[in-house]
Amino acid sequence: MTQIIWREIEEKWRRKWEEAHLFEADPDPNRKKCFVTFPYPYMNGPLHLGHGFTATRVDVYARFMRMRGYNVLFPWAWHWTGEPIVGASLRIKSGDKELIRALKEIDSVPEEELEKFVDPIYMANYYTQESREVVKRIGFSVDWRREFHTTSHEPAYSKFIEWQYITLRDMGYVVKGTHPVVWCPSCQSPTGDHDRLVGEGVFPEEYVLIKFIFGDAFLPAATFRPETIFGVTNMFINPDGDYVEALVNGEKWIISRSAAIKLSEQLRKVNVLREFKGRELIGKYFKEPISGRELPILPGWFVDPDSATGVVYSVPAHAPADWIALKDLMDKLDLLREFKVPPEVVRNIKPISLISVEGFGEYPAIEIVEQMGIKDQFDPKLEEATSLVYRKEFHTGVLKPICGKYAGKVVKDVKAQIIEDFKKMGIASTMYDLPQKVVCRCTTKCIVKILSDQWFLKYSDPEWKRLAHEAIDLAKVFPESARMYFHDKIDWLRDWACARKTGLGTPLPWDPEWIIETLSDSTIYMAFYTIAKHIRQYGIHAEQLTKDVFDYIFLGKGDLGEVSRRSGIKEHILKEMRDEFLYWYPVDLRVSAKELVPNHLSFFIFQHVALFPRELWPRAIGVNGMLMIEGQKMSKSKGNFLTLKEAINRYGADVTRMTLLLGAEDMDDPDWRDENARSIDAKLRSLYALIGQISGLSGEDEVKSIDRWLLSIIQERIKAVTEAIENLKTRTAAEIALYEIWNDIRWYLRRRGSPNSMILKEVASIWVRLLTPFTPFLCEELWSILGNKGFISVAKWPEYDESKVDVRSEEIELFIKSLLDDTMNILRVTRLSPKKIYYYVAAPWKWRVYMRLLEESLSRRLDMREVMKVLMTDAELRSMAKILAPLVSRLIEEVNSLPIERKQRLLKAGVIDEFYEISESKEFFEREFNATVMVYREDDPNKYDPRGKAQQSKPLKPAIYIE
RNA sequence: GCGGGGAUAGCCAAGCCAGGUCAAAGGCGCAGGCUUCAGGAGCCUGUCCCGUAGGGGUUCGCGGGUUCAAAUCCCGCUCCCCGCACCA
Repeated sequence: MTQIIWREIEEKWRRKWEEAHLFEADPDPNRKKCFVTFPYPYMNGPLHLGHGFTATRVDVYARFMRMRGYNVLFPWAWHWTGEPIVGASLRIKSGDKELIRALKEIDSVPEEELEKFVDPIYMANYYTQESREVVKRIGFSVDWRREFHTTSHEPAYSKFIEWQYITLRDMGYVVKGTHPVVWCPSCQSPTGDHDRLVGEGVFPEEYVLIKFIFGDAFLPAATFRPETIFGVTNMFINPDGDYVEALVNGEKWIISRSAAIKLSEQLRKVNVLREFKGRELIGKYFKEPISGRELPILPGWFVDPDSATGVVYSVPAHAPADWIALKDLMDKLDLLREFKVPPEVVRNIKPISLISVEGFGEYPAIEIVEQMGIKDQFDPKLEEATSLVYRKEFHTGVLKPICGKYAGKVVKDVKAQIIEDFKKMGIASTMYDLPQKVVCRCTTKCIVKILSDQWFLKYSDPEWKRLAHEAIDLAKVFPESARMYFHDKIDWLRDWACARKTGLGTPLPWDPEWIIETLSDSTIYMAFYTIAKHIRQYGIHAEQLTKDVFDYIFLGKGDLGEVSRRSGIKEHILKEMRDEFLYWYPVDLRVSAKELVPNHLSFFIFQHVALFPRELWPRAIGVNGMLMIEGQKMSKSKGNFLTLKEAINRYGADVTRMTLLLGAEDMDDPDWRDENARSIDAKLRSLYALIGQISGLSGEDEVKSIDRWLLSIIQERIKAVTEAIENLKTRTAAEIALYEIWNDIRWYLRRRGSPNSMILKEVASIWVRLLTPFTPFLCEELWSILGNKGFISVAKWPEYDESKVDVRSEEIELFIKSLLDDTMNILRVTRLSPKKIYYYVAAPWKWRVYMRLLEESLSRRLDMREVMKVLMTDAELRSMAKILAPLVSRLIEEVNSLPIERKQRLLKAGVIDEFYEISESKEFFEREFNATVMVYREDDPNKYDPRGKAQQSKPLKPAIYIE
């Protein structure tokens, strides 16, 4: 039964909205527009609660703005571009059990559908259909006439993307270049983090190769510390490693066999002349290229031929590993004999110190090895020692005189210069390699490949960055703290490889073997929404959407007649499209999760500033946290994946929306808890019952202070909810609209006994409208229960009415409430069951003092002496100076600690006739305490006051006596 | 490593930018009472410690400081989360 009610209500109103075409928005010059967007979801799976959270925030804003009279457009589309859909499809074809199980169990894909997923387009289509239904069910106020999906399977969209990229290339923002990637030699494609069995988060690092001279060949030794060349003492080669002599771009290099393969993937022409074991080199001498010193090659099994060139030079003064290796060799005479290396060659090697660094002496490497007690080459602490010395020397190390022109410089300041110089001198080169092992999902070990002929979006361009920064400065950013994040990411972005060889998408128009990559084809598509309607409505063919046409529509370029003639699209249609684009653009709000800031949202900014004039740049960006499920990050593998569909099935749309919204705002991560959803379900049911009761009320039309209080307080709520949504503080807004107002009404009903039905209905009408953006289906139902015609979705948003704000009534209510609390507190502490409760309200002169103090305290901090001086000017008060002093002293303390706003409110409320107010509320107090309540004035000579309590009374704090 | 966000009572979570109404909103949970034929419903009360008169004490990651006054401002420290590129 519980489920049925929500579903019935939701389906009913959804149908009515659709029949009325309520959310279809067309340009209307008489109304201000508001264009909100949600990043189209990727269709390799169903929508989940995370999508639901972000999109609900968009919908709340859309619904709010619509009720405020804006012409609101909230369109929707689907993202198909990229690898994963194709990848999943292939895995299904190959019978990937785990994936198939996940699709069946989590996505609830029926068996007969699953079979057809071997076609990626079928799969994308399936999820699109599914998701569209879910988007409708959750009540997003979408104009579906503008729906589309991406890729070449939506030719009109493809034409749009082609236009975008041709335009960007003409502007010089798309350029050709090279780029190192982690590469699987077997799959012949880049291996992204998600495609790896081993080595997540590992990316290519650039090594410097120092070309040591070895006869007519070079021994290119790999290092991150080229400056240490000044301290080289020898070289290490793995005697058992496979090495080659190869022509590398015409030079003879001696490197490991795998290095030869790697280099051939890094834009070098590699021709292997012969292969041999490393031991062949041991005991021979090479020449260091700067000063020509002759140095020995020694055996080192720690040298990994699979790492970089497999050639390592030794700097024992500064590299702990080198020092350890040398020390090892010194003791191993047999070994040296085997390689025919005279022991004195090793013994005579003296570390050469080239960096002075605070905290260490001549030979940091030797010191740290001793300090950390590192025993041999295989000690795991060796790595830590290496990185410690490296960091310390890099940041604070100063090069010694031995380093020639670099002497006296801090390492980190000259490193780049050294590399550049060495390259110029022809003694250094570079290569990429992976610092750790990476294995592709296909089980092949990955290498680094330099892709050539890559197309890049030139996000490194300083002028482009400057404009992007400017766009962020001009936009509203919710929350404000995300603004810095954007600036930071804009600075950090480098050129972006914007085309791929595989996956779905739109081919690069001038180089169609490349497909425009997924993040790059989704940056300005909001513009496409504005014309997607016309393309469908007028049956415009993709071929008609030429560059001229888009130039005209989006940039206002070209001659209308000419463009029309050439494209075959009628002039009035082109004009209409141009006008519609200009009407809706710019985007007024785009919202996404914070994980998209460094990529999608920044790209969105970059591309807008490149293509559109300032007045069409995005107006506001909202960023939110990532959804957690029961305190855990949502993931299919953890089994805590909740689809939006499943949530709606379980709780209904309104409960789902409200639960999501109450979860979090700003950049905090909302946490979906089943317990919360259930409690909100109960809350909304009881709201339904309460509004039903209110709608049936009649009679009682006297307007009391408590009625004015309710009307007043609801104004504050209107204001707070309105401001919160304006700033996308959706949690705050929902919290006030649901709970705070509820509490207000509860207090009102409790206080009022028999409510004023007119006023309560008025407030209910406001309340339901304030809730509409959050729980639209239920509110439509309540709206009609309250006797309204038409949709609440387009009803007028309640407006803050200052004339109804009644500070005095609010202060009176605070007074009553605190009297209630005080009395209750006494009863609790004394454990009395009261028969009679006596209140004694403060005498008029006390009030006079109080008001005077409040006034005085507006401008300064009160001080006893001054205050008394002021008060003594009052004749009546002067006569009672003795009793005055202790009261004033207490009041000063009280008043001084009041914030200025409160003081102003109290002054505005003025003297409150406490006797009257308590008498008015006598019934209420008697009901609450189940006792007789008597109220006296402090100065009433006939009062009943057996304990002499009356004199304790202070303004707003009557004395209390209970018996 | 670089960058961003955090740490508040049993839990979740406001407040901090603009210092005082803060023992600290709201929700959940828990306890007691009321209402109800019943109820994963509603209403009331309590939920840091002490208290037979509305009061007092000790709290807002840790340690200092500024101030008449600090959860809020300043300095230092510890810990946690998130992102880091060819991937949507």
